[in-house]
Amino acid sequence: MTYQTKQKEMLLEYLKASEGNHLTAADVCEYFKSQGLPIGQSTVYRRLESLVSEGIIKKYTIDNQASACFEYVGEHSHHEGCCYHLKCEKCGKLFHLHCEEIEALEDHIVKDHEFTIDPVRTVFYGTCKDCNKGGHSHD
Amino acid sequence: MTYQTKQKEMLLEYLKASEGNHLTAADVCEYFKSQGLPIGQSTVYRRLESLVSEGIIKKYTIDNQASACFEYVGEHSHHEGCCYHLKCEKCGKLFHLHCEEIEALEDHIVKDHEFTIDPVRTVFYGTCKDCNKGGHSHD
DNA sequence: GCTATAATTGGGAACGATTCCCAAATTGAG
DNA sequence: CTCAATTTGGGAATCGTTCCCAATTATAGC
Repeated sequence: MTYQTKQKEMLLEYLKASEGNHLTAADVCEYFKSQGLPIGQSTVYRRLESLVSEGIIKKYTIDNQASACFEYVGEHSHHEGCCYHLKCEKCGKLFHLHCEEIEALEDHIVKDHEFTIDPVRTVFYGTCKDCNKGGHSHD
Repeated sequence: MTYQTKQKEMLLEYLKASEGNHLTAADVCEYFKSQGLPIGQSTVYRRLESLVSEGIIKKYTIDNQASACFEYVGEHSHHEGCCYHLKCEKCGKLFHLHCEEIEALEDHIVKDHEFTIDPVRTVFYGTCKDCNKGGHSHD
């Protein structure tokens, strides 16, 4: 059996309100601390993980050994085919990618390489428009 | 000025001999320890990073918060367009991917999304043929 | 409303990969 | 051979995350 707690409720509410953002576990902890309603980090990690397995949020492991990001997708999970991410290695910005071409590649890989891609986990690293222009790194 | 040391030499030799493998920093440390020729881990990390920036090895950040992998590509760097990786989330196997379709996608993303992909850093996560068949996880 | 018990919480220790610090060792130019 | 510059390596530190476990809380049944 599963019990309803303040923490679960607050966390879900916050995530929902942050729809469209990428939050790390640390972001979440800080937020509640700043509100004077701290939630233990164990709990934050635990809840985040279970929301992921319930499909209510998505977990993106954007950078190696940097913190994972969580993104609210909703309890309804309307458009399942959530998008890929492009991560600029120079400025660190994150872009969303959904287009026919990537779907075509997915199909090709399934058919010809017999490998099913998981868009949620897959991130393309590279250099974005702005950083390509300037050529300078703004880490 | 840069000094030539035993450690640099041994490391490069080992990496060269391991061409085709994916080695972690820990693998490298263990190897030298097992040979009775331990190299401090600071040195291993340091050398690995500089070989990466010299382009002699490639660094793959396969799993989030798991160790990075290094792969020898040679001092000549013959075929620059080294391939992408497919990583099976179930069995953990790593596959290489190079085909026209992925290059087509690269082109599309450069042209239409104005983002230059870095193949070395980009890993597709998903499920491989065998794991798709069985349906069971072998973590 | 009270109790018992099962689930949840949270603090801190543990962990694994990596980075940092710095004194000791090594390199190579002169 | 000497000496300055570079490199090494051990251990502490860091960062994200997981684990452990005692204290707290939620809910079903009374």
